[in-house]
Amino acid sequence: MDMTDNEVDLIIKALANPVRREILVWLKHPELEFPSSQCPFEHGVCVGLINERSKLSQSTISTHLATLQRAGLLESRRHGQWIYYRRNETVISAFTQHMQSAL
Amino acid sequence: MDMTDNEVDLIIKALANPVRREILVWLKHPELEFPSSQCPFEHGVCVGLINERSKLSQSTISTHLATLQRAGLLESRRHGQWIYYRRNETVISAFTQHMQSAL
DNA sequence: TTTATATATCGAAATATATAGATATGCTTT
DNA sequence: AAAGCATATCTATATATTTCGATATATAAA
Repeated sequence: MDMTDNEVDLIIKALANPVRREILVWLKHPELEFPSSQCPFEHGVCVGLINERSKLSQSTISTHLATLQRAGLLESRRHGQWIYYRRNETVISAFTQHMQSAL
Repeated sequence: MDMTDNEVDLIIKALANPVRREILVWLKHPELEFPSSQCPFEHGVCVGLINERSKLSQSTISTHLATLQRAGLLESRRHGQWIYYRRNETVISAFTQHMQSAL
């Protein structure tokens, strides 16, 4: 799978922020990173949990999640009242492979 | 070779700019990218050539090169009047491998 | 249908980044 | 020593990003 310059640009800019990188890493192993939660993680992690862990405001985290999603690194699903975010592993590994060969 | 959070942060921020990414790619194959030049490329490409190709001001390019160098992605050597920049392949591939495993 | 909860969006302030022109520094040539 | 060329640094301005509080929206519960 190859990527356009614009897709690469969005992804790198999304990654150029330590909070967003941290979120991506947390979502790699939700069971370990959010042990307090009762929710199953099939569909990802809801915003509230990520927000709690971050110590930033709700609106700030929501903005960061939107940035990661626009870049394609995360995807979201509403389930009732909650919106669950999870990594898009296809895009993530397409990106790391692109960097390997194109950089 | 593993990298600290701070090193990763400097590198990703350096890459989060299309001009700097372009410079890095140009320096991958100097003979092809700077065919007009008489200079040998063992030690890299001098600032003037990169500047010409970029269509940005000399000071802007110098700043971008300094950013890439601080991140460790480029290294420089003065040779007489000129300063030659070249890729630091060790750091570049340490970074892409880090991304592969840590992201 | 009101109230509560979860998340997104808006508007503003603070901070960071990109760019350029002017000037400084370091070689080289005369 | 002076003049010229290559590059870096300084200063200012324009633009982008980060963050927050306030408000809007969507679902759920009473």
